[in-house]
Amino acid sequence: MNLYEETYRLTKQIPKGMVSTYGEIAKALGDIIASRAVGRMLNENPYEDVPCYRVIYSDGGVGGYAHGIEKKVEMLKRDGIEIINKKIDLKKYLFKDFKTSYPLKKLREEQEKLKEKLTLEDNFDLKTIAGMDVSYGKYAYGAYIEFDGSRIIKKKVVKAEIEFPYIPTYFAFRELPILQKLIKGEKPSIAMIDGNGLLHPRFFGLASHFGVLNELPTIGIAKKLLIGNIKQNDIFIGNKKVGRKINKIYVSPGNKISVATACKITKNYMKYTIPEPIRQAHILANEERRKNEG
DNA sequence: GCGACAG
DNA sequence: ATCTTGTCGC
Repeated sequence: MNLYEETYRLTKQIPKGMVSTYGEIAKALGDIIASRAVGRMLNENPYEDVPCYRVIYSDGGVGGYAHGIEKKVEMLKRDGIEIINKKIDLKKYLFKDFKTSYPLKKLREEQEKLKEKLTLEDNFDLKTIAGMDVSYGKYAYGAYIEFDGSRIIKKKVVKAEIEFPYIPTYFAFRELPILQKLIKGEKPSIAMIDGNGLLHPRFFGLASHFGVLNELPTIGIAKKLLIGNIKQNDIFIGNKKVGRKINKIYVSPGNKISVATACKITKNYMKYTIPEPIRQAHILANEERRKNEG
């Protein structure tokens, strides 16, 4: 699923003499939450026949343009769009009748389906623990570090094309292709992943998704709270306990592990603010990106 | 108007 | 995570 291409395909549907908004394209992708990502994807658009200048803010403001706002205004006027007090009348010019298959809706359904295979039962021997992370530049650089106790026994990096932007709650679809490359041929007892597990609006964040796909115990580690309420460091979504805040990080079970065990293991690796397997993977992924891209 | 939005 | 084309709800 290349969401960049989907977005460009949708944008090309906006006819001359009409405009659309970042939010309307996001809705055509399947979720308004992607509106900011739509802006980013259009900013990176490489195709000359994609009319990015026809996409404006939801309040009628013209918005930005990679080639300069003046250029955007000029091209809109050439299309016959009136701009009064720097605003465009969306009642008059809005196009939102996109032909679309709502790709993000399909991805949500994939999360809901796979979620049936998730378990929070502890059922593993703790021998080795892996940390995994991805760093982004022109390409994505993934890093895998495996610990036996406090000793590093394996390091590995991969490089891949970026095919999906960061969209809150769809993070897995950006990062999974790289993590899948990394885990190939590896068998850690458990993997620590940068991102959430159960701590997710559909109770199926990256750590859970990755865990279920590989039938592996996983722990999700996030540096910011995506959703939920904190009471005495326990994290709740509604009245479901989905994780726990430990110092400055948010820990949630991915797969094949309980909240309590996920916390216990995480605490054992808290040398700095981020648990050591994640921290080491993060460093290695960044090093690899800098080495390749300067 | 300002903050929130896993990375 | 980088680098800066959003939207909504408080």
